[in-house]
Amino acid sequence: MRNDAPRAVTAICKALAEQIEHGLLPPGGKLPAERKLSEVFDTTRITLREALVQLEAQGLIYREERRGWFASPPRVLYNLLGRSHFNAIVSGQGRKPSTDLLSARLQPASAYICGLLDLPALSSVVQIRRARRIDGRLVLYVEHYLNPALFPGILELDLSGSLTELYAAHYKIHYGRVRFEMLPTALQTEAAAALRVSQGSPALHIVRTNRDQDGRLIDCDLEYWRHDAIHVSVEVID
Amino acid sequence: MRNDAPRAVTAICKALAEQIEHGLLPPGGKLPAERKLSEVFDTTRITLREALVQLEAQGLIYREERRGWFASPPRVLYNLLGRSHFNAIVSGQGRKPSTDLLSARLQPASAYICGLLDLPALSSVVQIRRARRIDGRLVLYVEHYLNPALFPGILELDLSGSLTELYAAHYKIHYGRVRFEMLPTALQTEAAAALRVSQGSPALHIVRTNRDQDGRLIDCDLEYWRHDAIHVSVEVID
DNA sequence: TAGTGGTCTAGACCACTGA
DNA sequence: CAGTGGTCTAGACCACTAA
Repeated sequence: MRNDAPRAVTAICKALAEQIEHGLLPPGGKLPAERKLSEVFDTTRITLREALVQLEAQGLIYREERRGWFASPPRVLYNLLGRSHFNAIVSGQGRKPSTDLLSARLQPASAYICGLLDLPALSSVVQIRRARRIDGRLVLYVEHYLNPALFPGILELDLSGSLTELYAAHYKIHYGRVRFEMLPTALQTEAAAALRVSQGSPALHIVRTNRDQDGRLIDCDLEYWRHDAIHVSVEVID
Repeated sequence: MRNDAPRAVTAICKALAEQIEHGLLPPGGKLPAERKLSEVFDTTRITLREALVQLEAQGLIYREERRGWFASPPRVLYNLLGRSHFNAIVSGQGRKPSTDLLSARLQPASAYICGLLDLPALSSVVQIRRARRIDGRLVLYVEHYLNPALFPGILELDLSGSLTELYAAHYKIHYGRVRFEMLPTALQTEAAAALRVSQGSPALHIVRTNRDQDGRLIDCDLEYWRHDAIHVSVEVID
C-alpha cells in the first residue's frame, strides 16, 4: 500500500461516493456499465469492481444480479422496542412494503429449531419462507417457524401479510417477551437466491424468538437483511 | 453462473470451511500462503482471494494486514441489556480483554457530536480514541466523546481501563438510560488503520448515547466492531 | 533478505437481461 | 441479438513482515 499516493480503488470510491452524495445519481438510479466506468477511470474491470464492492460494503450502492449497480435508498429504521411489524415499520417511514410468499408447509424441525422453540426431538413445525420488499427492492429474507399446536389451520390463511395481525385476529395470540440475536454475516445459498444477490453478500442476520402474552414460546424468525437496508435501534431504560 | 457445476470459488469456500469446522485449522491458526493455496486448488490467486474474502464475510476467517489469513475465534456475546462494559463482558466469557489508548484530548465538537450530546454549537468535547482486543486480537475501535463539564480533569487519569468504573469511582456518575444504534457498514480510514485491517472490511457500527442516573446526556461512543467478532443480543420484556 | 500479502494489468468466455 | 455482469486466467511489481 502506497502511503503517499492513494490507491486507485480508493480514488474511484471517493469519486463515485461524491457523485452519489451530491445527488447526481439518485437513490435507485443505475450506474453506468462496468466497462464504461473502467474506461472513465482508466483502469481495468477487476480494479473497478473492487471499488464497487467496497462501496457496496459501505452501503452506498447495491447490485441486482446481472442487472447492474444502483445507488442505495436510505436505510429503514428498525426499532426493536417499537414492537411493530415489517409492514407498519416500513409504511410508517413513508415507504412501500410488499411481501413474496415463497413457501409454507409443515415439516420436521431441525435440531436448531427444536432448540430455539424448546420442542422435543422429531417435532413438526410450520415453516413459512418469505421475501420482503421496500419500494419494490428485495431487502429481507425470512424463515418463520411456528409451533403448530398453537396455530391450527394457519396454512389455509393468507400468509402474504402481517403474521402478527393474523395471530391476533385468528388465534388471539399477542407477542409478549421477544428475544433478538443479531450477527453480521454473509448470505448463504437460499437467502442469496431469494434476494437475487450473489452468495457471500454482506448481511445482517437477526434471530427473533417470540413468546406470547402468557410466556409461551410461539414462533421464531430467522431474518436475513441486506446489510445496507437496515438501521437497528434500541433504548435501554434502567 | 453455471447452474450445474458449482463455481470454483464456491468449491474452495466449501473445502476450506470444512477443514476449519473440523478443527484442522484451530481458531487463531494461520492459513497457508495464498500462493500455496492457489496451487493446492489449482487456480489463480485472484480467484483464491475471492474465496478467502467470502469466508471472511461469513466470519470464518479473518486477515491481519500483510500478515495473512487466520481462522476466526468464536464471537463474543454482547448483551445490550446486561449493562456491562467491555472488560467485564470479555472476561466473563473466559477471554482476555486489553485496551490500547490511541489518543485523548479536548477538541471542538463536530456538528454530529453536538447533535448526539445535545451540546450548543462550537462546544468543546473530550475525545478518547481506543482500540480494544480480545485474546490479543484487535476487534473494536471506539471513539468516546464526553461532555467536559461533567468530567473535570479526566485527561489526567488512566484511560486504558473501564471508563464506566472511572465515572463511578471519580465522579459518582452511573449509566442510566442508554440508546444503541446499530448499522452494518465498512471500516473507514481511521478505524481500519486502528484495527490494522484493510479499508472497506465489513464491520458493525454501534453508536451508544449514555445518560446518567439523572437523565443527563453524559457521553457517547462510536464503536466499530470487526463484523465477525460480535454477536449482539437483546431481550425485550413487555 | 526471502517470502508474503496488496495491488494492478490485459485480456477471455459464458450466461443472462432486455430491447 | 447486443450488451451486460459473472467468472476466470496468467501474469506483474511493490511494500511490508518475519526470520
